[in-house]
Amino acid sequence: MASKPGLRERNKLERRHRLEEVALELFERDGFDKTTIDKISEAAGLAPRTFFSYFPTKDDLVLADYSQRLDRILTELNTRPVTEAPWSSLRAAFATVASDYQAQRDQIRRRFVIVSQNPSVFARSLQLQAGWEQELANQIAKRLDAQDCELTAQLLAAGALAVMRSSIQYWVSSPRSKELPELVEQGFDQFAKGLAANA
Amino acid sequence: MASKPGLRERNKLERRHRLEEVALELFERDGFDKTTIDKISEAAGLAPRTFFSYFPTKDDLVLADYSQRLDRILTELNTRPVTEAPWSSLRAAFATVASDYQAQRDQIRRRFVIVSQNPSVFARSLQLQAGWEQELANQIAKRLDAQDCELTAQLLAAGALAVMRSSIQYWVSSPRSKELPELVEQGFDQFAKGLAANA
DNA sequence: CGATTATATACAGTCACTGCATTTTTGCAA
DNA sequence: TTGCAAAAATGCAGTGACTGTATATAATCG
Repeated sequence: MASKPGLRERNKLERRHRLEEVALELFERDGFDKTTIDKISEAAGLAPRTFFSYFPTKDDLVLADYSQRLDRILTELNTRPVTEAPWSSLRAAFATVASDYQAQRDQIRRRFVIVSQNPSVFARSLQLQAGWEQELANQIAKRLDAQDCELTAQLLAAGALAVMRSSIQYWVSSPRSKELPELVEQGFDQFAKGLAANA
Repeated sequence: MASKPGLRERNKLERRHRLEEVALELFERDGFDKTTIDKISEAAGLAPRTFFSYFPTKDDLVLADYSQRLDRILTELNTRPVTEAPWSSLRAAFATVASDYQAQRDQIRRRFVIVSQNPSVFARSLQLQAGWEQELANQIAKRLDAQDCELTAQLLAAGALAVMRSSIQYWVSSPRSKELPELVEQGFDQFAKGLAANA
């Protein structure tokens, strides 16, 4: 019956999701620090040792789908014509991700609360973002292909991520915020026009 | 003989510095991970438990003087007239810090190598920077005082830090880089003119 | 010098995470 | 269906960062 993806693989995915769900509930109920790996594994019906073949660290339970975002951005970036201005390409790429976030608002918010309340998880999320920045910068550098573009590419990537990060934070924590795509768009506009133009 | 600052305080400072120096040497010689707190404390002539009354974590040994930078930036920011455009104030504030860095180039580079080679230290440095961003954003928000300035302030702070971070990285890792203040100035200019203007 | 207080230290413990050896489960073929 | 090899789960024994607490030492002050 098991169609293409064998039983093995399906089991793996199912357990991974179970770990994630169970962990999030425990984190919310008892707090991140008071929830040990032992408790999580037990609640998920697995041996403690097994946890680490699913997630490298406890932090990564909260940031599980983080890496997908980068892939999405990079993919989207590659669909843009090479002739387009880099900042416009970035804007377009981030717009799609912003829509993704907006669509999963509750799920995102849930994780965001845990991330922002827990220093080590927060630090890890920044670290992941730094990795994105690097990959983004590399992609952009290819498009610029002039000399001296290395630092410029880095600045563009850092700027884009700064917009995204600030917007998300505002979006999640301000009860009556605009929708995320709009915030991101505005942010990109402000950076496009130039930060000198601010009030 | 002990002038104003009592013997107690002087001892504390001296031990703190000794821990820092000794640790950096061990990190460079044996690697960060292979250098345990026990080894560091022993090399500094202290009991292992004592280490933690000087530094909260092992990571912080490398990032000891990080927090001073923020104070410097904030102080400098406060000397700027309130009427000045926020981005100009930021540029001025960061310019002075860039000079500080340039003056301590070797020391900075030494630490930077360790930071960039060690994920947990790197993550911690980003976490500290996020704290700065928040404080910077608060300061700027006070100056903007209009409604809806919250997100704008955050964007400005994030932008400034992005310039600083990218510039430092480039400055440290590119052998024939311009001097840091010049890089930072250029970065601020690019953001001021607008990122849409890039090649 | 004695009393007070800050600081250093010793001891015992928790918990994330790792390496390794062993057992169980799954996929596949005879 | 059964037997076999690969993959995955588990158990065990560690390491090392970090914490709470109780005690010893050293600095400050009268």
